[in-house]
Amino acid sequence: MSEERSLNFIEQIVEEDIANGVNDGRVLTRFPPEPNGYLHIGHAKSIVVNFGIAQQYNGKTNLRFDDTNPVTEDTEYVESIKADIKWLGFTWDKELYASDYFEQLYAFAVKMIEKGLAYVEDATAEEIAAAKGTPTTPGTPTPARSRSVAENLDLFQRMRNGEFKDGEKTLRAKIDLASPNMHMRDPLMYRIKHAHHHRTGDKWCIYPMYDFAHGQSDSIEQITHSLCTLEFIPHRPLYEWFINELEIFPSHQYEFARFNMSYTVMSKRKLKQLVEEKIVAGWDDPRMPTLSGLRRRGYTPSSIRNLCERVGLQKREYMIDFSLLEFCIREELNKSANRVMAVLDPVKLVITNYPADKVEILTAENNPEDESAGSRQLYFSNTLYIEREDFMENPPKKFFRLGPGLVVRLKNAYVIQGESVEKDADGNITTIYATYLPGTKSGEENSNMTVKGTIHWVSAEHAASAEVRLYDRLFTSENPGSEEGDFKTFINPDSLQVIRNAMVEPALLQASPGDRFQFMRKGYFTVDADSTPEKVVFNRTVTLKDAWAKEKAKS
RNA sequence: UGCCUGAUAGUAUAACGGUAGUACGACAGACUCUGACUCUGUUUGUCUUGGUUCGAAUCCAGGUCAGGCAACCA
Repeated sequence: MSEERSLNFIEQIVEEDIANGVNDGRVLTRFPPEPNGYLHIGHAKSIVVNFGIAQQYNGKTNLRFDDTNPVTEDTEYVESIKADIKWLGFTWDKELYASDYFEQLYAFAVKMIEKGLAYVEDATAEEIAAAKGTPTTPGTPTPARSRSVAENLDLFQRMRNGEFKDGEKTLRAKIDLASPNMHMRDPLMYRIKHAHHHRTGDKWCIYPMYDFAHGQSDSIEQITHSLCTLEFIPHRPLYEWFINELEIFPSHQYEFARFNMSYTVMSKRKLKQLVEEKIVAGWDDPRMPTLSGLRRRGYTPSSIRNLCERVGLQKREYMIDFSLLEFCIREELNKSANRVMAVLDPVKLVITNYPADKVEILTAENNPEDESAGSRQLYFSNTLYIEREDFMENPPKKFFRLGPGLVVRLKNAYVIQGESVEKDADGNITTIYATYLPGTKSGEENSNMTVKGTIHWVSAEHAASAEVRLYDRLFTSENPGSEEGDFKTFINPDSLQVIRNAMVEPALLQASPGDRFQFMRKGYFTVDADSTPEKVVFNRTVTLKDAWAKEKAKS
C-alpha cells in the first residue's frame, strides 16, 4: 500500500504512552465546551482531535460541559452543542457536567485548606491584581495570606452558606507570589456568585474557577490525555500542581494550536455580538462560521471533518485559507450533488423557427460523475429563460456564449444561433430572438457538431419560481479580529444577496430542506428551512470555480 | 523589561542527521454538451549568524521576528 501518514505530535505521545504501558494502554479524552455559545468550526477542529485520537487508539471520549460560570451559561447552548457534535458524526461515551462535581470540588478545596495550601481572601479584585505585582516584579502578600487553617475552614464554610456578598471573599491557592508564571501567584480557586445555575439551580453561591475545576474534573473522570489549545500552556504547571497536591489521578494536559480561518472571526464573544446586534439573522445564519451556520449553508459534516484532517495538528499558529474550506466542499459535492438547471437572472429567449405550440420532453443525466444518479426529464419549448449574463450584444473575442450571430449549445437540447433583441425604453434587453439548428438535439445525428459554449436554460412555461440567497464572505478583512478598532467595520456589505424570482426546473418544487444540488455553471445550493410548498428557498453553499470570471477581471 | 510557545513556497503541511516533497491557491495548456470536473506543465520556500558533523530544515549556542501570559472568563 501507500506509505503511512506521519504521526502528529499528539499521536506520538499517545503511542509512546501505550508502548510504555501508561494507564495500561487506556486512552480517554474529553471534549469540554462551556455552554455559553454555539459551536464553531474551531470547535470542530477540537472535536475531530479529541474524538479522533480516542477512536484511533481504541479509546473513548467524554462530553463534559465546563459549566462553572452560571451567569453566562444556558441549557439552550447545551442542546445546540450536543446536536452539533452528533451532526459532525461523533458519539461521546458519557455526557457529564463539571457542575456534577461541585460537592467533590468543595471537598478538594477543604483538603487544600487543611494542607495549608489555600486561604480565604478579603481583598477586592483590584487589590488582588495590584498585589500580584507584574511579570518583572514579584507580588506582595495580602494580610489574609497568613490566616490560620481553622479560620480559613470556618470562613470557607460561611462562604458556601451564603453569609457574604458577591466579591466579598474568594478562596486562593497559596503557591508563590514571586513566580515568573503569573498563574502561580496565588490564583483564585473559588468566587462568590449568588446566581442561578442552569443545572444546580440555587444550591450553590460559590463556584470554582476554571483552574480549580477543569483539571480536577479530568482527574475524576480518569482522563488520560487532556487536549486543549495553546493559550492554556501557562496553566499547565498549575494543572499539575493541584493534581499533585490533591494526590488524585494524574491526567496530563497537551496543547495544540487553535484553528483560525481567514475572512471570519472565531471568538464566541464576537459571534455573540453579531447575533445580538442583528448583523446576522442568528447563530445559524449561513454566513456564520458556526457549525449550525455551515450546516444551513449546505456544508456537509464530512467536508468539515476532512478540512480538519487536512490541516493537521501542531503547535505553531496558523491561518487557514477560506479557499481550502471551499475546495473541501466542492470536492465532495462534485461527486454527490445532482445537477439541475436554474436561471438566477432570467431573460426571455424566443426560438423563432421552433413551433410555438410544441413541447418536447428531453432527457438529462443527473450527475456525470455518478452514473447511478440516473436521469431526469426536461420540458423544452420555443420560449425559454436564460441567464442575462450569457448574452452580449457586442461580445469580446473570448466570449463563448450567445450574441448576435453567435452559436451556442443549450445544455441537453439544441444548438441555437443568436439573431436579434428587443429592448425597453431604458435600453434593457427584454427578449432575445434566436433560431435553432434542427438535428442538433443532444443524441441526434448532428449533435456532435462542435460549439464553443454551452449554456443552461429553463422552459418559461414550465419553470418554477424560487428564492435564491447568495452568500459571500462575512468580512472584507482577512483577519478582522486582529485589525485596529471595531471588527464590525470590516463587515462585507454584500455578504448576502437575495434573488426573489429565479427560474428553476419544476421538479425542484418537490425538494426538501437540506437537499443539495449543483445549479449547473452557477454553484452548489441547498434547500433552506424557510422553504414553503409554494416557494422553495435555496442557499448558495459555494460557487463553482469560474475561469470566465477571472478572464473578465483581467480586462 | 520577566516567563512560556513557536518560525519550511502566497496559505497549510511533510521530510525525525543523508535528493526539500505534497495539498490548496496562482499562472499556462489539453479536454469538455457545465468556461465545472479531469489531466499536464510552470512558479515560489528551510528567519538569521555562528558551531558540531563527511553531511544540518533537523543537533547546539547567540540573535531576530511572531504569538501567549499580570479576568472573581473558559
